This record gives sequence, C-alpha cells and structure tokens, in this order.
Amino acid sequence: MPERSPSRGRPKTLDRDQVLQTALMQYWSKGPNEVAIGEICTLTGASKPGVYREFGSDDGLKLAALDAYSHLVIRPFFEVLEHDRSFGDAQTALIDFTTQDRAAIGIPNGCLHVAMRAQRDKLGVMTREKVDLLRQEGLDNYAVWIEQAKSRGEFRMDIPTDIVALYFDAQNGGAMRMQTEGVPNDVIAKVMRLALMAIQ
Amino acid sequence: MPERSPSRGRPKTLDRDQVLQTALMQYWSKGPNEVAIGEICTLTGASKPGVYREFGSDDGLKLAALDAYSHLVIRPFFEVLEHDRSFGDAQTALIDFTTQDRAAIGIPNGCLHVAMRAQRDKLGVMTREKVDLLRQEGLDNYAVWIEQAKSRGEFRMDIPTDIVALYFDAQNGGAMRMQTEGVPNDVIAKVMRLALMAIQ
DNA sequence: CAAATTACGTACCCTTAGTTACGAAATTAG
DNA sequence: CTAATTTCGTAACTAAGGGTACGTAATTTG
Repeated sequence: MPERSPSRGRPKTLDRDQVLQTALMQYWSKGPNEVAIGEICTLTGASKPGVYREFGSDDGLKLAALDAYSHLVIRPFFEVLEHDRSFGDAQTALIDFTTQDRAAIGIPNGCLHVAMRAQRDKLGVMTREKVDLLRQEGLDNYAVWIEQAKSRGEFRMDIPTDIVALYFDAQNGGAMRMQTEGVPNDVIAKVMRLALMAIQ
Repeated sequence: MPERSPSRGRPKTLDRDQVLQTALMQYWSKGPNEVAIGEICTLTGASKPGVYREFGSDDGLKLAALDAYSHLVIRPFFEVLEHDRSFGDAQTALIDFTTQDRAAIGIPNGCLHVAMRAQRDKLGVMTREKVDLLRQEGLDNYAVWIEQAKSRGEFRMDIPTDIVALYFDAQNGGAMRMQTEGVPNDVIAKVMRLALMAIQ
C-alpha cells in the first residue's frame, strides 16, 4: 500500500499530502461542491494532470479528503465515547468536543461528513459509498455506547437503542448545521445540553 | 401586482403556474441544485426564453418556487402551533404533520427549505435572502408559541425561549434529513417523540 | 551516451447549464 | 391592410469545470 517510489524515472515533485490537506480544508470550509479541482491546483501550485495522476478523479480526491477527515475528526469524536467514564460525563465531553472554539485551533466550522450527507446526490460513487459507510459506522458506535450505558444501569432501558442512536446522530447533525449557519458555540452548547437533558 | 395582460400583442401561451409547480416538485424531490432549467422546460414543454421572460433568472425561478413552498408547507406547518390547544397536543400534531405518509398524498420527502439551507452558498442572492428570512420567521414562530406555553404554565420557565426555539428547529431539521435519507416515518416519529419527551 | 522509465505541465477537449440575440408569429388599434 | 405591440422559440453564446493528449524533462540502467 505505501506504493514505494520506483528506482528510476523522473522524481516526483507533487506533494500529495499538501494537496490532500488543502483539498480537505477547502471542502470542509466551503462545502464539497463549492471547490473546483483547478482551485486546489492554484492554491497548492500543483498542475491538474498531477492531481489527476495522484487521485484519479474528482471523486477520488473527495474520497481521499473524506477519509483523511474521518481519521482527523470522526475517529477522535467517537473515541470520546469509549473512554471509561459515565454516560453523563461522556455526553459532556461530546458537547465540549463539538463546541470547542475552532477558530483558535485553526479548523473550520461545521462537519465535512454532515455537509456531504446533505449533498449526497452530487458526489461520485466512491465518495458516496464512503459517506454511507461512515454514517452507518457512526450509528453503530452510538449503539455500542448506549448498550453499554444500559447494561451499566446508566440509561433507561425503555427506549430502543437504534432510536437513541438516531437521536444522537440528529443532535450532532443539528449542532453542525447551526455552527455552519453561524450560531455561536456557547448557544449551540446550550441547545445540546437541552437535548441531552431530555434523555436522562 | 396581478400584472394584467395587455390588450394587444401576441397572446401568452406559457403556463406560469405549471412551470412553477413543476419546478417546485423537482427542486423538492431532487434538491434545488440537481435540477437544470432546461429540464423543467422539457418537462413542461416551455421554452427556455419563455421561462426566463417569466422568472428572470435561475435565481428568480428558485425564489418563486421557495415562495410557493412556504405557502404550501411552511405556513400550514406553523399554523399547527397556533390552534388553541395545549403545548403537548401541539407537539403531537407537529410530529403527525412531519411524519405523515407523503407518498400517499403525492408530495416528496424532506423539506425544500431545509435542503436550501444546506446548499445556501450555491443559491442566488434573492433565494438566499428568502431562505434566511424563512429561517428567522420560523424561529420567531417557535418563540411565540413557546412564550405562550410558558405563560400558560405548560412549559418550564428555566430555559431561555430562543434556545428552545433553536432546539425545535434542530429537531425538525433532523427529521427532514432522516426522511431524505430514507429513514421510515414511524422511526422518525419515535425519534421525535424522544426529542420532545426530554423537554417536558 | 543511449535507452528505458517515470513524472511534469501546457494547452487543449468536451459537457453542462445559465443566458440571450433575433427573426417570426399572433394579436389589436387605426 | 398597416403599424404597433407583445410573445414565441430556435439556435446560438458563454463560463465553469472535469478530464486528458502529448511533447518535454529528469532520472537510472547498461
């Protein structure tokens, strides 16, 4: 998989990682369908054929960006749930994670995955499949967490786990949409606390 | 405003209402940026210049469609809240309205306004302004309803009204997104009941 | 150095989709 | 009937953007 470089031929100058990072940030901050490949080329100094050689297609670049995003954001997000803490503490941690001051860390508002879900039909097949996969994995992650809380007696048993999982997914989506629309993080945090308060 | 027809000149044959209805249904079911004007022309038999004479631009057509949508769906939606009933009954009515069987009535799943909010940056200025206006009006409508419930003693006073309004807006957005993603209406209803349960 | 190999990037191609120029058609006023 | 008026719709134009043909450059091997 590392695709090691061949021993001869002209050495590669295209900086794959720089292109990928730039694409990710652009898609994330502007939306996956607001950024043309040519724009990414301009920003990175890469040539279009170079980008195409590296990523294959627009779909391939978006897939790579979404994949990077899943490692950078989605995985850490769900890891918040896995630490051995109470259901309530984990919820608080979730809110903190979601509503942290992004400008201070230098990352865009909103969620690339949520944005892609809203634009699903505009995406290529590879990216679309990844979007669907991440959605399902997210629901599964919530489900495991909720089941655990149930088994520990930290959460009521009378609501089906899959319903609660969809509920959490919806709250997260709502928070991300608010953030994209410019609602301040402290307000979003209040709304989220309200959403979680209800469940106890 | 009725723009009465002039006494002479070639009589108009373009069916404004048919074009508008078609555009609305197409935008609603496929998404506002998945439908080209040429497609609407094909579906209605209208010519492109005819449509441009009537609506001015792509932005104008989308604005007209969103306006029609607001009368057809958004207004009735908020009228559900205005009937003189208890806070709890109104919430139930909201859920029923949102999760009714749309295929039976012949209307698409999801919400055009929610979809446009997610694609805000891709819209023309007029449509975008209307989207923002409808969002604000929606929040205001929720706020009035919540204040009323508070004054009647039907809802707790310890949560700021604007936070609750954002909460309801988020729940509705989440429901519409689930519907778009294919979650069955009865499941959506369960999630919504969970969301409202929490607030009591 | 010549051949083979690999990557580079300019300058295109092609499709989609918003938009319009313009001449023809239909109708009424005089 | 002629002029004025209004709308019609074919056949473009144009810009954006995904994608690539192809000649060139940079390396290693022998």
